This record gives sequence, structure tokens and C-alpha cells, in this order.
Amino acid sequence: MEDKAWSKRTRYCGTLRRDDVGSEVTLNGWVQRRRDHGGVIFIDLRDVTGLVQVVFNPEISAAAHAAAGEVRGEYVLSCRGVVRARPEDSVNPRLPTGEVEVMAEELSIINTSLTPPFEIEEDSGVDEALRLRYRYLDIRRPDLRDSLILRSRVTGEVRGFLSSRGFLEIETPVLTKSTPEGARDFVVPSRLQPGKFYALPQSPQLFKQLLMVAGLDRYYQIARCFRDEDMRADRQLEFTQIDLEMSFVEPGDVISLMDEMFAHIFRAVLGVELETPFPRMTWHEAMARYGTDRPDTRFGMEIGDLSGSFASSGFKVFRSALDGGGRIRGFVVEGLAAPPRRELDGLVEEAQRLGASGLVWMVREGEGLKSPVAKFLSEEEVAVILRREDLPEGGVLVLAAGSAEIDPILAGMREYCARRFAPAPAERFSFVWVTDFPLFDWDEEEKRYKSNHHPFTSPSRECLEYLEERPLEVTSDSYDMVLNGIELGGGSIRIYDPELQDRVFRLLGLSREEAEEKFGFLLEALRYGPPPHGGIAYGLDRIVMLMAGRDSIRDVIAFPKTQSGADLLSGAPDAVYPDQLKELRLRPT
RNA sequence: GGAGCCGUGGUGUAGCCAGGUUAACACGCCGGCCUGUCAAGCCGGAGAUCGCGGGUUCAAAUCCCGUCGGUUCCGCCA
Repeated sequence: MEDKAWSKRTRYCGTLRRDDVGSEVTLNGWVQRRRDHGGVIFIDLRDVTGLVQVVFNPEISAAAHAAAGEVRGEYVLSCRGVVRARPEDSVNPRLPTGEVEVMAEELSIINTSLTPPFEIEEDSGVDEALRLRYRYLDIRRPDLRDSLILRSRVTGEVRGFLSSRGFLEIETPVLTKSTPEGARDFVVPSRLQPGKFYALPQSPQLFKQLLMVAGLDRYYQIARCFRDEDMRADRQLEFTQIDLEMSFVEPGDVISLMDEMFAHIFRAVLGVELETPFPRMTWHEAMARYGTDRPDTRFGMEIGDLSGSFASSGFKVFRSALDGGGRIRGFVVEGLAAPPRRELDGLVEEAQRLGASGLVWMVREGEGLKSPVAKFLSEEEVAVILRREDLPEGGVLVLAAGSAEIDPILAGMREYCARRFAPAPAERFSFVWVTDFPLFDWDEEEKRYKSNHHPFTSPSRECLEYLEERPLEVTSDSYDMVLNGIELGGGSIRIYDPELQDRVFRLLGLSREEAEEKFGFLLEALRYGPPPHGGIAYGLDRIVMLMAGRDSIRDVIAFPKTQSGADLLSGAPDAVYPDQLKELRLRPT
């Protein structure tokens, strides 16, 4: 190996300012760009803090100038020089360091680089697969680099905040036990106990409850979690939770502490003041007003029930919906007035894409209504609609008729309309709590109840008496935090009574034996004086994604996987050697 | 499991629907000129058998079928 002498930096590139003029600095960094004018050479030198222009003038140092001539993109340099103010007319206002430049006196090329497979620059529209294969180059781009810096600051603030509130950061096992309910587990074969398997945690749920039984009072962890399910823009096989649990609390205690934590993080990291407490609504209210349990409250277009207006309608679709016990619900589209026909057709198409059999639109035209169903409406029905104050001239009302199945369609239409017609929302971050979820959902396929949250969620006290009689009407002490229509996290107060836990397991169709086998250790712990406790878990990736203004959590994860679960950089997943399988007593299919 | 979109020099795109010249343009790359640029400029050059396989055709980047990869969504994700 040849000796590559180089000098350590005295400053970071992106930090130089007018105040530094006159000082001698040594910089270490990468070549963003070289501009060779024959006589003078400019190099933009980049490090984690940003970039600064370095000037190589042969009259100052012939050697440095000559060396700079050899330099190419992404070479690694060590450069000594003097900071000086740029000539008045060559200040670059687009750069934080644009008022200064470094007059190079000495340059050493620490390392060369191949020409990168794509240009290292902001907003590179480069194919994501290629970026993932060369992620270490992709991360050199400022937007990805800044997202990872942002992420680190968020976790730092979370740790600081929770620590200051008496939370202990405690690690829980990654090699753990497979449990029924929930997502598909990732499974790890045991060598020491052939034929047996660990599961990677879907969340540290059970362990954090045990820590409460253990009397640690307040726990948190920034925990990696694993779920072997299909991916989305906001879902990866492995992801990170901000997980926490508290003893002797009620829902309001967790909620208000989290209000405070988010206000703190947003202030510290983004300089954004959030108004607290965040609004709260029950699950029932969310479904009624928005058709979804994660409403985007940045805009209005609240869904109303117009069943009354059409109570005696002769229009067949409305008639049969109402006779079947359904409703007619809809909303007035914001930002859309007297639209052309194709826009209205687009609404119907979107509804059908969302799975609706149809969608009715009505446009106010003076004292009448334009609608494909206008001829089926009585004068009285038209009059009722026209009396609505929220329907201005040219305004568009969209309606769907049916039962619960129309909720997601209307929710989807609301999002579509917001995307397409609504002006940019005034509020950048609109938080809302959704509380009191149903304890159970009915699983039509398996013909049994399933936990809406998880099996350890406490039913609301007032529902206990009809738990077995009317399970679907039972609500729980649960709460989800929603930001801009994205679920950031959810939690609940847990069951701390072993008898009640038993009843819930039974309703879930878990026999005593199964419950004992799968969760016996928890049930046992609950017999040793568990405190009332509850907590919440957040998707860190989603939080950072929204704070960074990105559309995918891949943009805030250093080494994400593709939709097919591949790590294009390392090549995972991959086959293993037969010997490895043999050692694990596994046979390939 | 299902539906949609994308795949053309190193990168981003055009060409594809109406099959037929040497596959075009920009950026990047290489070389030359150039002492104030910052997306430097000017001149010159190299570089793609059009993701892969099959089919139709006298002829396929283009039409058809399949497949692979990426992506978005539905199912799934307590």
C-alpha cells in the first residue's frame, strides 16, 4: 500500500460563514463538482454538513492547482486553505456558504472514485432500484442525508423527553416466542433445540407488560419490529417503534403526555409550534364524520347523513338502501364549482375504483339540480337539497347509498377530492386522537371475533357487563394518534385482571389450553400483583416520513427493502449452504 | 392472491398507439481550449442488439404471449 498522507479537518465544509474569513482551515470531503477554467479551478467540496467552494489558483499554489486538475467527481480530498470573502459579484445566495470560499494552498487526494452510476444531486429522478443498489451513494444526496439526520434528531429528542419523565430505556428480546393473533411471524430456527423456532417480535407488547408487573413503572424502547406481511409505501418488513408503557395510568394520562412529547419533538427538531391538546374524537364519531378511523383533518368535507332528505324517495338505489337498513351519506366537494362533465365522470370512476357500485353527484344550478338521477327526484327532495347552506351555486354534492361498506368509499372519495380539488391545506400538521375503538371485530372468513387492537386491551369498564352478550358493542380503553390521515401510533390501557383476560381469550376463541400454551407466562404474571398499566407504540418511520415531507418510509430508512422483500444492496434474502440447513435440521422443499 | 403503471447508452427521457433509414435529445463520461465559475462555457469523441424469453411478420424498441425487476393500490398488516 502506498502511503496516503492526509491532514485531518479543522472544520466542516458546510459550516463556513462570513465570520470565518481570514482563518486557515483544513477540509475533508467529497468532490461534488469541479469547474476547470484552465487557469483557475473551482471545486465544490461536500461533507455531511453541506458544501463549500474551494478555489485553486496557480498563483497561490501551483502544486495544489495541478493536483486539482486530476480530481474527478466523488474523489475524497483533504484540502488546506484560507477562507476569504467572495468578490461581491460572485456571491452565491443559494448556498449557506455562498458568501465565502476557500483559497487552496495544499491539496491531497485521499481517494479516487469510479464514476457513480447516477448523479449525486438533489431530486435525482433516478430509478429507485438503482438507488437502492448503491444506497451509500444515494445517501450522499442531500435530501436523503438530511432525512437521516432528522431521524436521528427525532430519536434523540424522544430519548431526552421520555428520560426526563422518568422512563427507563430497556431492551427486550428479538429472539422470542411466536404468538397467535396479529401479523405473520418471521421465524428463526433453533440450532440448540432442533425442530423448534423463535419468532421475531411484531412488537415488544408482552415484555413491556411484564416490565410493568416487574415494577419498573415507566418503560420505553426504540424497538425494531418485524411483520411478515406485504409491503406498502408506509410499511416495511422490519420497522421501528417508539414503544412505551406506564403504570397506574388512565387513557388521558398517556394521551396528554404524548401531546406534550410531540409538541416537544416538533419544536425541537422542526421549530414548529403545535397547538395542544390535540383534538380527540371517538371511533364512532370518526366513522360518522370521516368514514375512517384515521381521518385527515387538514380539510373539511365532513360526511353527512342525508337519509332523512330521501326518506320517501322513489329513486330505486336510495329506496333499496334505506329499505335494507342502510344510509345515504355524502359530502360537498371543496374547491370544485360548476365542473365540466369529465370531472364528474372522474368522480364516479374513482368511486368505482374504490369498489363502489356507483356514486351519485348533484350540482347546484340556480334553483335546480344537475344530476344523472335528477329525473328520479321529487320536487320536494330537490328543494331539501337546495336549502342546504353548504351547497353554493355550482357546488357539487356526492352521495353513496348502502351500509357500512360505503364508509371506506366515502373516505377514499374525500382523499381523492382533497388531492385533486382542495387548495393546499393551511395546516401542515393536523393531529387528532381517535379513541374508544370497538374491542372486537367480526372476522367473516374465520367466523370468530378478533381483537381490534390486541388481546390485552382493556374493555371499557361500563361495557364489562355485556362483554359476552354483545361483544361487538364493547368499546375499549384504546387510542390512536393520527396525523394528516396517517396512523402514527396506537395504544391502550391493558387488562390487569387475569379473570378478565381469560374472558377475552375465550371470546377470541382461544381455549384455556391454547391461551395457557401461548400466553401462559403473561397470565401467570397477572396473578402476581400487576399494576394498572397502559401505553402506546408509534411507527417511528411514519413520524419521520411526515416530518420530512416524504411519501414513503423508504425515504427515511437508510437501507430499506423493496416491495418483494429484497435488500438490493446486500442481496438478501439468499440461499444458505446445505451445511447450515443440516445443522438446523432443516430440509429445503 | 388480485389490479394498475414503469423498464430504450452511465442517468433521465423521446420514439411504441398507426412495424420499415444510421434509435433522437439532455445530463454525465473522455479529450482539447479557456483565470471567477457555481447546472461554467466553447470544440471534438466514445457509449444503447431498446429488461429477458418466445411468437406474429419479408421486417419488431414498436404488435401478441410469457417471464423477471421496480412501484402504487386492494386483500393482508392484533
